[in-house]
Amino acid sequence: MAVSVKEVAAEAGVSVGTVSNVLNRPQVVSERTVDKVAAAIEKLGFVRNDAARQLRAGHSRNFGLVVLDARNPFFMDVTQGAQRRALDNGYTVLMGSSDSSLTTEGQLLDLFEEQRVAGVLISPMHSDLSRLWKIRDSGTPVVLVDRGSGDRSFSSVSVNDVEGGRIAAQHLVDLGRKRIAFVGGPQSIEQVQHRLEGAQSIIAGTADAVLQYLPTAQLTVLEGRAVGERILAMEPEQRPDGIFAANDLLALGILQALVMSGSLSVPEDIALVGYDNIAFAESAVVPITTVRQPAEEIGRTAVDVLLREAEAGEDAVREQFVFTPKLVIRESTVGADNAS
Amino acid sequence: MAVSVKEVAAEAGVSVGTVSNVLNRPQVVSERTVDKVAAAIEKLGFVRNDAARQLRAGHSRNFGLVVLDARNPFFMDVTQGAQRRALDNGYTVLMGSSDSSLTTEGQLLDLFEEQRVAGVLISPMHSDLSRLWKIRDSGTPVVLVDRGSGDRSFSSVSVNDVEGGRIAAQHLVDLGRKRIAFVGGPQSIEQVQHRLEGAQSIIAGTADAVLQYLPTAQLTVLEGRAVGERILAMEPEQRPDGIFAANDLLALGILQALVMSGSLSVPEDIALVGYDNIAFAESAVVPITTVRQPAEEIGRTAVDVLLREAEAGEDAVREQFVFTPKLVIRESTVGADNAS
DNA sequence: TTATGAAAATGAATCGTTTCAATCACCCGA
DNA sequence: TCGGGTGATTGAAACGATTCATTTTCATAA
Repeated sequence: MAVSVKEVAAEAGVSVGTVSNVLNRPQVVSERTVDKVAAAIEKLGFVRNDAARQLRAGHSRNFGLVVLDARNPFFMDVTQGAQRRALDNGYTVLMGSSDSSLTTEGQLLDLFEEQRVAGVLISPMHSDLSRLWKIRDSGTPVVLVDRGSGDRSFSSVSVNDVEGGRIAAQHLVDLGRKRIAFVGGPQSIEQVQHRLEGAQSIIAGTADAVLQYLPTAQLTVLEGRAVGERILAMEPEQRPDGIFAANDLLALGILQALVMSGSLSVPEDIALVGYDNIAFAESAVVPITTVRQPAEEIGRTAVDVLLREAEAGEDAVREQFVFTPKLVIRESTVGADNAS
Repeated sequence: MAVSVKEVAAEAGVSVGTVSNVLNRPQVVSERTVDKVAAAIEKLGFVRNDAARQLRAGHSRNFGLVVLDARNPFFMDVTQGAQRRALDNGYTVLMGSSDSSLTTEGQLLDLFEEQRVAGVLISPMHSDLSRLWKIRDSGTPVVLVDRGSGDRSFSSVSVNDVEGGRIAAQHLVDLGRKRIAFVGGPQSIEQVQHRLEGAQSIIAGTADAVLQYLPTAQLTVLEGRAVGERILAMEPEQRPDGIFAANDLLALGILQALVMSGSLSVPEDIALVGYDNIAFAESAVVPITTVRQPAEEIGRTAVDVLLREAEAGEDAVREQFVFTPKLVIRESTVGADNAS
């Protein structure tokens, strides 16, 4: 059914080698022949078989990208940035979501290995990078996304999460909040861990401020809503007056629960800070103060690094990019009244 | 660098054919041999080369999915549903976003053809399906997603958009709104066109109700905000008192502009209805009334249909699934006061 | 002991593209 | 007219997994 170079060659009255040359290095082929072959391709509707091409090349022109949660707009933005930059260099990006599951993460990596991707971009779950070591040893470059590589053994493009945690906590403290809650989890996700650490460091250095940790199983709106319910059910004297959520989805969920109840108001009773600055944080019931990460730029940069590593091969230099997060202040901490 | 079946065969002391059998039909191989081969695979870290496998098979085990906008949570949900169902059947889904550009849509289809995908799922831009005909003629099944196939020449999984438009407009009319605005575009997107038609049919049948069309170039939050500005700038007497936005992103943007201005309130001055029921519609400044589409189910069903077509080959039966949309009423039309 | 058949294992051919050493065509200067 | 050189073209080998017709092995019945 499918047309192959062989048939194109027959139609154009040339050899298969020539057809291949027309496809890949037209400058070495005479103009007349290029035209003949182009006509044959057009006539027969020939489409290159990428599998055969890859087989010969030994690897594909796809990068594999593993994100923690495809439904989180933050990761969609990262993906978008990566996709575009890759496309500009003749590569495509296969995106998979690990959904914070180690098993799924492994399956995706299996898949990418079978597909012989030209490189792996991954926002890994935890600190055991042995699987990634193996992949790189087999010749496939790996770049960590949204997560630093402690020992610099991998290239990475990340944001300083500890600093992000500090910024958020400091902001709450500056507003005079004393009973701060950190919402997020699982702790096995390093980003969450670091944001918590940052917050802890600020609270520890602040007189009579206390930090309580409200763990969640995932970083979703639904989990956020559940935490909101839990907060509503607390005794007033132990209820937090400032909440730092590990991402905007959680913050959105918490906000929803609080607002729907009608008994607690944001930011008067509870000030709320999120993380990521997804587009929807701005259009929330109460626009959410958040810590901005340059999502698209992270994606773009990660692909750039990967391209360089792929280019360099064996003796590639590891690069560490660390962006600095920025606080975006909105009504969920400062209130519309105070703001204007 | 990479280990091939040949080396595994040597290590295990068997032939390559046997290794392949162990991989694909272990039941025809003696248990002892299976163990030997498994040990060799483990020892050498062998990973199947999918390109070679595909080359032989003539097609891959990937489906290609083209959505209109990867950043729209609605399509992410569709993708998620498709991804999961595909994975359960041993397939994977390559997702690409056409970003409402015909050129990009074409590029993605080129890519999918080169990759010899086992099937195409597409939310096509316009009604010229000739490209899709060609793809199907070459033996690759095609299923339209979120869009019916007028003449039933393609299988499709969609939602009745005309009905959705009717529901939304009827709701606004029932609330006593007379000057209705439809926001959305480009009209080349059939879904938008149909929703508009539905709204028109209701308005046409309602005494002294008028419909004005506010076109947009895309269905994004940003465009929505621009429309919001435009509405704010209108003379009060020609300003709409009810808005039907072609999707929730637009609605969110419009809402943002109106609320930020502080001069017009929702729903008192303007009632607002969106479309899709994305998760963020519920957590908006004013929770948005919207028309729900069963996103994940659409994705799942589409893959089911594709699997059946792929199975059946030539003489596949075309299937048309049309879901019925449902109105989800929230404060953007009914107001918190009236609601409780 | 030998014949018989089932089970297991083999290995060559195949998929479609790319690469590269070898060949061919052609022009120019001697 | 011939040799040398350049540019264009050729065709066979290679990539790695799968398939299938063939061969080998082995247990059992005669």
